Amino acid sequence: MSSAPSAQPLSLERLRAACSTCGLRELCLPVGLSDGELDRLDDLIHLRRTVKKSQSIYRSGERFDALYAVRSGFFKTSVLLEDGRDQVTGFYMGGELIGMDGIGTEHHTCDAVALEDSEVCVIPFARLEDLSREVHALQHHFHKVMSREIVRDHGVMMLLGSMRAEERLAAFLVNLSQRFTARGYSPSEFYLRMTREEIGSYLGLKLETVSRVFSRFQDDGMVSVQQKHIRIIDIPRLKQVVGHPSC
Amino acid sequence: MSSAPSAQPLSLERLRAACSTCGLRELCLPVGLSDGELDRLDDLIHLRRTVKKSQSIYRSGERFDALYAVRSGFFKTSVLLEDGRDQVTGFYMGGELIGMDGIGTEHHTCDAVALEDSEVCVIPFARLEDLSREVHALQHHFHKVMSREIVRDHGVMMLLGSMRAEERLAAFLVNLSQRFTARGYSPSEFYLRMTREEIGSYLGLKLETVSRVFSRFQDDGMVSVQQKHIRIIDIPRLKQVVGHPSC
DNA sequence: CGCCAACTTGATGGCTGTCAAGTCAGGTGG
DNA sequence: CCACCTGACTTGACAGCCATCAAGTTGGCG
Repeated sequence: MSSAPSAQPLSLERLRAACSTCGLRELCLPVGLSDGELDRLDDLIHLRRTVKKSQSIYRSGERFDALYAVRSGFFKTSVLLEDGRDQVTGFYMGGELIGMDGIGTEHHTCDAVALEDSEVCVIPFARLEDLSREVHALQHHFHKVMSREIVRDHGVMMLLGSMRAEERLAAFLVNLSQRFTARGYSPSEFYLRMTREEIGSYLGLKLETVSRVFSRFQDDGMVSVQQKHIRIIDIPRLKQVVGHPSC
Repeated sequence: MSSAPSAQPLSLERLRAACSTCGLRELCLPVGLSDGELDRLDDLIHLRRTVKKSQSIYRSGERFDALYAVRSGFFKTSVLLEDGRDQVTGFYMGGELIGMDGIGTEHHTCDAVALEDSEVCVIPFARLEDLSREVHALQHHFHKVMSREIVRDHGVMMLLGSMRAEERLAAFLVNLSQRFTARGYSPSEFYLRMTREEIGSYLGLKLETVSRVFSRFQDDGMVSVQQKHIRIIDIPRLKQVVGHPSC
């Protein structure tokens, strides 16, 4: 099951995945590495995998042995409760790392699903640990990435635990805007890759509520919403909404 | 501010903090280390710090340079929003690690406050990274600890995002029970170290709601509640509540 | 013994969930 | 090319869970 000889299973492609030539390297794992160190990371990450829309990289319960860096596309991760309810725990775009949930138990604890046709770089975890014992900068940066994931989760907990619907959606949009900006896209105009239901699941709201709040934001002239096409008209005001209980 | 010469500031005591003789070592950082490796960890963790009730180990914004292992006592971590609202992001007991939020930015992003008189072992992070480049088992276990923190946060997100008040409190009690059990205490009888307000903040509920749900559980004969003294009478039923939307 | 924080309990209201109907956009097949 | 179909979204009406406000109770501590 793990050591396929030559025939490749679906959606697994032997593409050279060189970090050294990747446009996302300043956002991804190679941050802070010298050229020589980068070459060593290239030796490790030599596999790319394409994931079609609605396919998964991994499912909850599967054995963990690699992390995945988003090279292109968009992903969600979600956990399932036995009664069918599920909770989206994160959205991931280019340069972000998926799969760290699996390290602790050596099995994945959530599903990672592509929201559009995407590509990920496969990072065999055992080899990453090997290399990061030799390359200090890699070790340190990897720790930072994991730590930031924890801090990000705390932000979501704050959002879920003590914000109202409008604040949640405003915080969500501001966050997306910042992440698109860091990737060279427009801070104010983008397409949502996820459905209202997925946004709602992430924010602890029902899809109808998400839709209603979008409409309210539009009526207030803060954003323009046309299905999945979002244009943020007044970012400062949106940021202001986040810190203000109601009015 | 960081390099106090000989005079010790309050609540900082030069106590030998040997992992090798610590009763919590099977739950804490030394898991999986050989005797020789344990000695090397002892060299690193040679400082213990007492923290009185309601004092903090660190506050949000302070520079990060160490992790803290709970040796005795009980802690909460919480993040603050500018408007004063705060969110408890976690409770920590013996053998658990606090402070990983600070690695990413080299500054702490939350407050870590003692809920009773407590003691922590100070783990200088730079030296932990040094040692874990040499001791594979330490490196791997540390990664597992961080990963589990992420998984734990996902659990809380699930709880906050898609559970009702009764389910949240039931999940909270079951979780506490399991952690007490792992430490050799009774699974069914314990004292809560936190107030109703802190429980509520963690669970995304108001303190009145927490109190009401406790009363309901008591009326149903599932737990016996006397202020902070909790006795769980029917653990299976409590677990059942977690997966069931209402009835 | 008295004070105060923490907790409990009741009454009321509002935010968001639920149910339902309708609209929109994109894709398929005739 | 256009009708049709389906999934995603929007909007309305109503209800329920939990927040809010308020008053009392308990227990610990000086």
